[in-house]
Amino acid sequence: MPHTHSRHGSSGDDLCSTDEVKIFKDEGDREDEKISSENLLVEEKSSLIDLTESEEKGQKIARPDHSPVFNKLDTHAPSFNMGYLVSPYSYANGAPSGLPVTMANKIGLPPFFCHNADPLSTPPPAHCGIPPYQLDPKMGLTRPALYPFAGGQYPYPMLSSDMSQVASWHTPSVYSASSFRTPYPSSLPINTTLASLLPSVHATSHHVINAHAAIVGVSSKQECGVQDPTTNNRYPRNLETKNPSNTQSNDSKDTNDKKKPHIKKPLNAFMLYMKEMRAKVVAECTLKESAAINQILGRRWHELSREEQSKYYEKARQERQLHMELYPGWSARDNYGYVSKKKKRKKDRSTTDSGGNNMKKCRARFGLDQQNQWCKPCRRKKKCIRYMESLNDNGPAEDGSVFDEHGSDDDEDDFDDEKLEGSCGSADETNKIEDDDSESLNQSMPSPGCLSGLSSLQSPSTTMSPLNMNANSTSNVVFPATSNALLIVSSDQTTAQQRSTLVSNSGSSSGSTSSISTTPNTSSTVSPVTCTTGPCPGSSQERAMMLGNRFSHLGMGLSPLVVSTSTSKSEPFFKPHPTICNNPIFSLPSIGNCSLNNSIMPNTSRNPIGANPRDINNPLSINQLTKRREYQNVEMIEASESKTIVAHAATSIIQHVAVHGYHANHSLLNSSLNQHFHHQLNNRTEKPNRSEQKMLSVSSHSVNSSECHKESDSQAIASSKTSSAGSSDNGVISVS
DNA sequence: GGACCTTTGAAGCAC
DNA sequence: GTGCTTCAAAGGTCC
Repeated sequence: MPHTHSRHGSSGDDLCSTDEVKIFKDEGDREDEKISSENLLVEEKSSLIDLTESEEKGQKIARPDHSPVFNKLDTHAPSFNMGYLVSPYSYANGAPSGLPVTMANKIGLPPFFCHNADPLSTPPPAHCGIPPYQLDPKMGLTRPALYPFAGGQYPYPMLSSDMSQVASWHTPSVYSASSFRTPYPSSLPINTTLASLLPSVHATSHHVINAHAAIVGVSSKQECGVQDPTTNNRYPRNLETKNPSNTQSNDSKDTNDKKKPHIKKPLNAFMLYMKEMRAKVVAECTLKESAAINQILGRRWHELSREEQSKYYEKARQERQLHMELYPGWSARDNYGYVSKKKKRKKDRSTTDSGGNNMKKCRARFGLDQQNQWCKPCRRKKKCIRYMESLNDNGPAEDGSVFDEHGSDDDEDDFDDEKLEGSCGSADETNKIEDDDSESLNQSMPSPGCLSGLSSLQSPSTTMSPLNMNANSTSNVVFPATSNALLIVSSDQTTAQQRSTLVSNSGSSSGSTSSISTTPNTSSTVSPVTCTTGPCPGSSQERAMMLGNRFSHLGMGLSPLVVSTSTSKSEPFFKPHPTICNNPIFSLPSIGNCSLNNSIMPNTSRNPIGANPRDINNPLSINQLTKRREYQNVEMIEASESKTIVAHAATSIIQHVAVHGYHANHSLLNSSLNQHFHHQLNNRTEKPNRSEQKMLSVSSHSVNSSECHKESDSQAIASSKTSSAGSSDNGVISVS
């Protein structure tokens, strides 16, 4: 309605937008405009034929073709509207053999039901009386009753051709027509006509009006509890009784006054996708926790091709269109504050926000010396604040420029949170793990009351993070800013062959790291769904991750597992250095082929799988964990920066250059550093200067695997020190 | 019992 | 125009 039309003006821009979402949406908007105009015409004409329709429908209703759907599916029907309205039953035999695959797609069946020649892709004929959506193993049977508006309350509009299609696929999926049977008094021309037009897939003897799931009682959840298993309607009986014969206007108004139906928002593309895919993911991952599943789905969503997504955008567009048609006066604003939880949420969030602000305010107001006057959240995060303060002083800007520099654009908006997250287990804690960890544990365990965002941060997970972060930062030498850093670890600790592979991968392009991580900055890429590319390679990975490999995301372990599954099934892409495997510091359960002794992971046992969404070990926290990991790596690099290591790194590079010569376009020195390195290395080859070595801290860190080598792997250090070209390889590769 | 978690997208609102 | 907020689904978890 208004908003929709108002959006039309921006369609042009949307088309130019790089956001494919908008593109899809825009296309839909234009069609919506067309549909709207068509509907107006149809509505006018419908009034002229209502009586005839109502009479005819009584005779024809038994016909199973439910034309609008199938008519619409019949290739082209430009004049469909009128022709349909006059003669809604276009099928000659009136008995479509079954729902086309496209229909199956549209009715919300999971992909494995819809694609290709799967027998299930062809739902039973409508006359069987089995709603196609029942095919859905999970959602189908539980699918709520759709848009159960009372008979005259939200009459189906005269559907245009497009809308007919919408209704056709919508009916089974969202606008269930299973149980709401309205007599449609002749006094309601539109309704009667609509009733005949409605794709009563169930081919009951009565007209079936689609009850839109968007309408919920005052309490949707309560209504949901009344779901009728026989009809798949979430709001079956009560509304059904509401629909009786004289449904009309007077009742609707009274009903609205007495009990305002809650008209839910139409599902967007992603929601539709989730509805379809949830069951599949649940089956694959044996997960039931929606939050975790949603994470997977969210990543899969991004992995979908443009075309695949466009399907859902189109569906969503149609959803909105139909919703708009059904509830012309409805606005998303109407649902604001629905369930009264708005107030609480708002309160919580205001608390959260105030807490977040207070963290700054407290620090600003009371200063670090008077933390006892800080509010609770601030006290909890005092280290974070402290660290961030020092961090800001040291370089990594609050704006996340460090990450941006490496192309981390997706999570820029999260960086603020990440800062806090990462800082919770950050560098300064490295040197006082026990103290801080325990403290953090004590403080963060009672996450309730915490900000939603911070709650997870402060969840037990965070308490673990120091240790894990130690492992991360020290072991993987992952430079956080870029996924290439993942290669650093590998390059440093793999065989020459593997190293070459890594080099080639890293040298190919920045995107080459996608083999390990689809996107550089989003930890999510590393996470389970990363390997979903392909038939469903990720399922096992996801499952594995969900079932206990979560630690792999906490640091070095993240890429190895993913890589091993995604790139090479036979041989892991990443082989951790024995030092890492044997070093208790690296307290990850498994790294590639390296099976770490779980005994050195004191915290792993305390995290039942998927038990608590707030638990860091829970896959729900993958993003945050990985983000934190990345950030923590930065912190660790900053914090553990040692001149000795730096010097060694610089020496390694210099030696490499000295031995192999320096090439301006050396693949190991990418463009961003070329110029700088060129200048620096020229100077260093002549006279290495340690004072400048800090500039190479990044690579040096990689070379030395940070504190791991420094503190517990003297052998590695020795080898790297003694090695000339070899060590330089390590270092230089890490640079790339 | 209800809020939270988690995801993306749409819509509304404030500035 | 931009940024923030709310809500949509889902079900386990927590208070």
